[in-house]
Amino acid sequence: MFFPLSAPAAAAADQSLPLNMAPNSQVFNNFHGNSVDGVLSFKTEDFIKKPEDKEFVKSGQKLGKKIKKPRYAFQTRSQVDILDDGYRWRKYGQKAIKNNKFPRSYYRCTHEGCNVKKQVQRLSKDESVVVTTYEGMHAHPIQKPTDNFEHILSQMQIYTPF
DNA sequence: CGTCTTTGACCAGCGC
DNA sequence: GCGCTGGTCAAAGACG
Repeated sequence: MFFPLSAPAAAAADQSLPLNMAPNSQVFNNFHGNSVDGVLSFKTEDFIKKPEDKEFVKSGQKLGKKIKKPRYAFQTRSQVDILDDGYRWRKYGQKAIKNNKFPRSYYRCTHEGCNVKKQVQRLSKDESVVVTTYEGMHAHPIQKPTDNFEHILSQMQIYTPF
């Protein structure tokens, strides 16, 4: 799973949902006031490198075989970069990325002990597309009241290949 | 006054 | 080793 679905959302996702919902459904058009046309694609990048894995590497693994962490990325079509998913994020960095005129923003979940991170970047190819990459999983409830985030989440699953 | 952004510095990995 | 690139830190400031 990509989000720590709270019980109601998970339950909703398990039920057979109407699959005839158009990508431009009202749900996405009112994603926290942000205008979102729909989820374009989804991919999991199985692993990324982590600095703290060095220890593991040195203790037994051959060089080059590094331990990595799973990452999950969505592409969404949105006017705005900030897709508020109900968690509280603290921005801790922004970098200009090569071959991309738009900067990438780095966010961390502000919940104590929660190490979930996300990156948000816009494609210079198509500036209406925003890529949100999540790293790690929340192991705590949503902190911010959202009108109906769980419903939105359950709908999102329809558009992912899982 | 607490919380979150901004922004340059810093650092690590990689290719040459 | 050096420079480029991407990821993070942290001080200062914005903002409610």
